Amino acid sequence: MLEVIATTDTIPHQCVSCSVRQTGICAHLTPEQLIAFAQHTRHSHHQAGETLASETDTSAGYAMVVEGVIKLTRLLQDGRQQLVGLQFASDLLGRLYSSENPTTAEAVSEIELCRMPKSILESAVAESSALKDFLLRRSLQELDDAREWMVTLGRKTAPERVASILLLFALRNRRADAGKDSAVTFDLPLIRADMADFLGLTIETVSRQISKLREDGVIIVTSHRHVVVPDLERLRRRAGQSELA
Amino acid sequence: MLEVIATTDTIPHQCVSCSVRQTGICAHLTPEQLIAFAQHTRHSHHQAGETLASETDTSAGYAMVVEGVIKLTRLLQDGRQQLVGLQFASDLLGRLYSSENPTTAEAVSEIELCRMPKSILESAVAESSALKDFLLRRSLQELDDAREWMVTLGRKTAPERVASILLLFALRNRRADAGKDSAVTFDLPLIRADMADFLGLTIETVSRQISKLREDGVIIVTSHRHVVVPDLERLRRRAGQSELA
DNA sequence: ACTAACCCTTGATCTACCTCAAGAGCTAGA
DNA sequence: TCTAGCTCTTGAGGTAGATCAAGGGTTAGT
Repeated sequence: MLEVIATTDTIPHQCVSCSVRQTGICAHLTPEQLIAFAQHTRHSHHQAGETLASETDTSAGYAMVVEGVIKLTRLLQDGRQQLVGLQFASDLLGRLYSSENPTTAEAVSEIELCRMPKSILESAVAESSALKDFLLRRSLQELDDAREWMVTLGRKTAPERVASILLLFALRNRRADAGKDSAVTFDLPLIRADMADFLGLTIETVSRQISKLREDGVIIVTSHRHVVVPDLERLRRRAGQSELA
Repeated sequence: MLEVIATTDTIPHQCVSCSVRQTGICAHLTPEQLIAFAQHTRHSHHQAGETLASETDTSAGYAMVVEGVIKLTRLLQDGRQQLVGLQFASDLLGRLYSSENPTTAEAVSEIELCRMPKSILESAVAESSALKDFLLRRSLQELDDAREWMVTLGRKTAPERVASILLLFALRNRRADAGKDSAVTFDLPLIRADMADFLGLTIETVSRQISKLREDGVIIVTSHRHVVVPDLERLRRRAGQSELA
């Protein structure tokens, strides 16, 4: 009981059991800042497929992803679409310092968000050097990821692109997995159409290349979404890794 | 005269005439910080084509671009190359917070750099919230640019890609140019091979598409590098602009 | 269990861009 | 002015991936 009293003294009750309190922006606020912050946040739940406040919507605030996967996409007038990023738990949704950003955020799975008004986050960032630091590190990482993807989009063949996205998901799930860097198991967070939009290919080409990898024993696919990679190094070779990575 | 005395009191002599003092990181340091900072910086000059400390080189420090254009590229093992970014005057060279970054920086024109040791910039960033803020804004902008480029690489046709890069340069030079958003004149900072590496195309395709735009009167090209765009809107339409941009 | 609505796969054909090849500007140095 | 070395252009033909088309799996609701 004492322990509960102690924590509720310093941590807002709605944050105590939050799964991303230690990894998202909240980890970089002082207890006082967190208490003030939490008075203006509100959790919301969303179904897969829902559009989460297109980032052009200036009235909307920011949101932290508490659970689920979100895709960021851009459109050309004629409907061609490019996936430009994925957001996972603890990532921040919304473009800081800019009210116009031609990006759409859409739920790929069921989503739990922690929403906050623009002004609240912006003043927290203005006050907290630690928070700014965290956001700077995150955005530099996102920039690295985006540039790595530019190599994939600009210079890799279709077989290499598909291997690259599988490798991306495999590496993301490696730690969750049991042991060595030999075998990895995971569920694809994206359907073929989204993978195609990520890779700059068509659905058919993605499907054909997955079939090829399956025939060659590089991956084992069950029920379209569940994937086993018996040998990560083999997949990595198929992805035509960049020279210094 | 009074004004000159006042500035030399507070600004290090080597910085007084620096062309990027008002726009680069130095604009966000206090006079005292700038004085301390300047004691550890050194200018260096480089020829076009020179490789400027591959960013994997952990011993190297950071550098600010004072003059010229630099291309950031990534390589695949077999030599395929992708241009992932361009750096202009006042941009910072070097990946903050990470010693390994598989990116190569190469001078595209004659270059003037202001070099500094890693530790000096890092402690300045740690101390200065204004500097961190500046770097955060810049990296968010670079992220936006990279994602815009992902759309070009993943979903645009060759004619649209070439129009897109011309539009990019045209918009960058618009303010330098005289007046309205009608006619713009500029020199291409990149040769065809670099444009191809930026666009994920071959040299021949870039050349053919430039010829096509020339034949159609969208651009006027003299001596391979000098370009006139009589009607920006027309070029923009050729670039297949993204929906909300 | 059955049905509807998605997903995904596979095949046949087409085409945008690549590859290979030749030659024509430019630029710079002797 | 001439030459050497880039850089750029243009043409002919080949190919990776797109498009068009059909059918098979998977999942969820009744």
